[in-house]
Parts: sequence; structure tokens; C-alpha cells
Amino acid sequence: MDEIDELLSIRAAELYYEENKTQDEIGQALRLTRWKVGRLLAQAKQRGFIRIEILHPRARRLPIERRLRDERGLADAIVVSTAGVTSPEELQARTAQAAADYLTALRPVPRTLGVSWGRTLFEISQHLRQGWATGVNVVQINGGVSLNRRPGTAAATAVGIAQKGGGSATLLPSPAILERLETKEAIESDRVVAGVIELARSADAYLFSAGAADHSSVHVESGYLSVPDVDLLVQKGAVGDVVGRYIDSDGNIVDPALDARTVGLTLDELRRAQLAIAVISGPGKLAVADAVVRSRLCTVLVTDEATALHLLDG
Amino acid sequence: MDEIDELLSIRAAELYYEENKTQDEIGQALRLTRWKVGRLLAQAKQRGFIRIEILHPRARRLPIERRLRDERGLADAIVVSTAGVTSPEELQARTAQAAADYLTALRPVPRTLGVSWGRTLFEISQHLRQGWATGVNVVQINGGVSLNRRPGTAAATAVGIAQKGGGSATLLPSPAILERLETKEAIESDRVVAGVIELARSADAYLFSAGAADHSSVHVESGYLSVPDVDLLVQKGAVGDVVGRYIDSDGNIVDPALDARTVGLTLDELRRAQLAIAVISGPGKLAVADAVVRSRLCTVLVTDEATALHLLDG
DNA sequence: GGCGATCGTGCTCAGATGAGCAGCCGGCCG
DNA sequence: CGGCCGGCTGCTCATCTGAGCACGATCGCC
Repeated sequence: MDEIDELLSIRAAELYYEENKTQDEIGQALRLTRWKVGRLLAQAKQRGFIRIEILHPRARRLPIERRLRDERGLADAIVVSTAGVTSPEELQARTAQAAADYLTALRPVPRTLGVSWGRTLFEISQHLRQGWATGVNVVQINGGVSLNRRPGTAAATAVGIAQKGGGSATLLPSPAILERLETKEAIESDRVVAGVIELARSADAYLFSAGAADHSSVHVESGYLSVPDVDLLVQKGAVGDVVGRYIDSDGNIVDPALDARTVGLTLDELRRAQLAIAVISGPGKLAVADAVVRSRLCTVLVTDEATALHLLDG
Repeated sequence: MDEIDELLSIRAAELYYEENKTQDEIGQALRLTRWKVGRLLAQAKQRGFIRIEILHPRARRLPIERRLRDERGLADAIVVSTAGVTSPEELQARTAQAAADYLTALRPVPRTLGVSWGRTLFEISQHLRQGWATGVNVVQINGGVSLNRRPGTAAATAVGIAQKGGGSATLLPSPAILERLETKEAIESDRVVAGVIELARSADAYLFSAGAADHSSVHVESGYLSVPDVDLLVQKGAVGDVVGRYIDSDGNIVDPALDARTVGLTLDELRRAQLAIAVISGPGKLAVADAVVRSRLCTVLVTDEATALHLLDG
């Protein structure tokens, strides 16, 4: 296309999209036939001169979702639009809302849903509507008797999801990480704990997030790990954690000894799940999101546009 | 429209604009009739959820142009899009290009075109194509024997416009501002200068820009005014200059004594013109652009989207 | 100079879309 | 309880649009 056609296609696009003229009218105005106008508009689109954005907190990016499914082998992907996002909180809220929407629309409805805990999961529980399901039982899949200042967030998450879904929650009464291996093994052999873990293994679906490997981690905030602990993990190649277990960029456990002291579903158990929904968004979680997808820790990913594009192109 | 319809309209918009599905297909997917889908899409548009942008350096904003014509009483308005602009230089280039385009398309072609000088005018002269007109004579409308480091820019502007338009340029051989009133009157009574000004008065069309009243002014750069001079003008209410004459926000001369020492067309002579094309863009020129339009110094305005919106909304 | 390939153009026709309209349902008042 | 009104729905029909095709001009090649 020469320059004159390029200019004409811009003029045509202005009249078509901004002035709502018909292609025929544009043809008269620019002294072209309507077919020529149609071709110019098609070219303008195809050459990327026309950008159409959907500005809405609930807007999704279906083409990116398709690419994630096709190119990264996911069973499903939900990508929220970042158009018009002004704060990290809003991004988080949009992603959580999308995850809640996905859960609500999920068919068949899972009888038992395994959940982790954390900021993201808590927000999802808040975005779920009362009656989002009828009779969904929720089970915690990793330890989390919280030591932090907002005790009970982990429990509130599971209970909230269950209660709004017309079911009940089964909590895993154990710390996330124990200081000694013996204690961890003792706790796991406890009848109640063992029962919960057994229930978690049998869940129809899992819903979890991932944490970045930095000082803002919930594990640091909760006191399970110290700042130097995290630094050490990063040195060993950790990019983040999934259900409390730190992985490197290939999805492998970074520190087997630490992992052995971590209570809950193992990553391999998670990988065997039919339906594992990971909800990961935000610029700090690019690396861990990539690791989760690459190592097939999830079958479904809920994320934001920027993260999704990073997974595809970066 | 309730929330459920709002969400549906977003889903429909995603399928329509991002997936290129027909309204009928969307209807099947969302279990709606195609008419409902059509109405949802119309609502999404009307409520502003759909943003269509034309990304091109030559793109214009026709709806804003119309508003400028209607609400600000301009005979014509050219508004260049700022979408994708990364630098002030690019904005300047786009505006200059638009002005050049406007001149080229102008009918009837002016026999004599009065021009001012400055950065903007020089750039317009560069963006004009060889042969943009056949036989357009150019006359300078204000003094400008340049004292600055790039001597001859003013002359080069007029000559360039004339030469590319197949005509000749008539220069106004006088400084822009003289130190003494007597000198100014003497110069204006010079036969050659008087003849040029007479020719300028008889021009069919005028093309000029406006300067902001700050230290970056061409008058400071050229040595006609000192920094304290400008500060004083600003104190007196100056928002900028048009053809070398400083005006306040109502378009009135700020300093009559200074004005009397300024050589060239007066503002009232400019206001009587049938066709006066002002080219004003950039964030620093909001106030002077408003003054020019408010005081009817121009009949046609070439500007950028941001400036135009400022003129319209405050 | 003749020939075929290629491109751009404007047609036919079918599918997609929007305007206008009648019917239906729920709410409200007499 | 019945009738009226307003809003929503899904229809008909006219218009708009895109795909496919045939024609003619232009260009390069023989």
C-alpha cells in the first residue's frame, strides 16, 4: 500500500469509527467506491491502525486466553484486561473477581474444593457471591494456623468460600512450616490432620495462588520464614512459592529439607489434579507465574493481561 | 440496565470486537437472540465501555473538530490525535504536518498568503511538499530580521513555503520589535517596508502561530526581548504573542507602548481577515491558544487533541 | 511488438446489521 | 379485580457490508 492509500485509510477510519458514516457515504466524501472504502478499512485494521479496547473492570482478553491455552497447554485461561487500571489494588481486585466468576460458572460444580490461603485467596472469597454454588465443601490443602496480626485470615478464607457456596469448610489445623522435621511428621500422623490431608487429596478441584520470593511474602509476614531465609532461597534459585512450597523457574523444589517440613499437599499431588486453578497476577509474580505454568502445576490460570503477555512473549 | 446486562454486554463486546464473531453467533453462545446482542453492543458503546482509537501520526479527531467549530465559532478546526505520541517533538511534527495538509487541500487556493515566522512555521514549511500549490505568493506579516544563532530562519520559512508552492516570497526587511518608537515609524514609512505591509494587508489568507509568554519565547532567543521584559509582560497579564504582539487572556494588547514599537500587521487587521489560520499546539500554549480563539484572532485553528479539549472543557 | 501474469477495480449476491413495530409481561391505579 | 401504561422482547424489512468474481490496465518477459 502506498502512502496515499495509507492516508485515505486513516481518513476513512475517522469517518467510519468517529463519525459513524456508512462506507457508502465515506465513498462519496472521498470520491471512492464503497468497495475501495471497505478495503481501506480492512487494511487499516489489519495494519494495526485501529485499536479497539473494552474499558471495564470485568473485561477479559479472549485472544490472549486462547494463546495461553494453545501455546502453553492450559486447559483454560482467564485473562483480565488491564486497560484503565490505576493501582495494584485494582488489578488484584479484578483478578480476584475473575477467579470468583470462573468458580461460579464452573461446570460440573465440584463437590469438594481444595484451597490454599493468602491475600489473593482471601480476596476471591470476598468477591464470591452468596449462593455462588449449592453445597460445595471446602478443604484447606496446606497448613496455615496464622501467626500474624490478622489471625484467622486463612480460616476465614476457606469458611467464607464454603459458607457462600452452601457447604462447609474443613480446616487443616497445622502450621504451614514446622521448625523440625520430626514435629512435622508427628503432626501429619495425627488422625485429624491425616484425615484432612486425605480429604484434600480427594478434592475435585484446587484453587490456589502463588507468592513471590521476596520479603513481602506471606510466609515472612506470618513468621514462618525470616528475611534471611528468603534471601537464601532466592540465592538457591527460588522464584516463589505454591501452597507454601518454594520452587525454582523449572518448578522444582528449591530446598528439599524445608519442603519436608512443610505441611500439606505436595506439588506432585497437585500436578495430578484434574482441575487446578492458579490465580496469579501482578508485576511481582511474573517469574513464579511462568514457573507454575511451565511445570504444569495448574490446568487453569487466572491472571492479568500484562502477566499473560509476559508468559507468551517474554 | 442492571448489572447482569452490563456483564453480558461486556462478554458480547469481547466476542464481537476481539473474536470477530457475528451477533448471531454471540447470541448462540450467550443464549440470547441476536437482537438482544445488538442492543447490548449498542449500550456498551453508548455507555463508553468501547474505546476505538486510530493510531496514526496523521490521524485527526473529527468529533473534537466539530465541537470546536460549533462551540467556539471557528470556521474550521484541525485537531491531530495525540494517541501514541511519545515526545513534544512528535506532537509538534504532527501538528505541523496537519497544517501543511490543510494548506495543501485549501480551496480556493490563495493567491497571496501572509505568514509569520517561528519554530512552528518553519516546521510547517518543511512538511509541505514540493508542488503543494501552483503559484502561491508568500508575504511576511511581521518583522523578523533574525538576530539569533540560526539567522535566516524567518526568511527560509517564507521562501520555502513560496518556492514549494510555485510562487515567490516577499520578505519584510525589518526587525520584529524596535527599541524606539521613532525608528519603528521611520522604518514603516520606508517605501519598501510600507509596500510589503500593504501587500500583507491584501493577502487572501494568513498563516501564523503563537508563542507562549515565557523564557523559551523566540523573542527572547532572538534578542528582541530580555528575560525581565517577558517577566514584566507576564505580570501585566500576558499569556503569549501573536505575530510578535503580546496579548492577555482576552486577546487585548498587554503593553501598548511595546506594541507600537512592533512592526507588522496589527491584531485588528488580522481579525478582519477572511481566512486566518492559527497553528498552536503543545502543553505550554494552552492559555495563548484560548486567548486567540476567544478573541477571534483566527478563523481556522490547527492544534492537538489535548489543547483542543482544554479549549472546550476548561 | 506480442503475450501472459499480476494487480487493482467495480460488479453480483448472500450474509450481517439496525430501525421500526407489534405483542407480551409486570406493575400500578381506579 | 380489571384495565392501562411502560418497558422489554423478538419479529419484518430495508440497508449495510464483505466475499467472490470478472474485467481491464499495467508491467515484465520473451
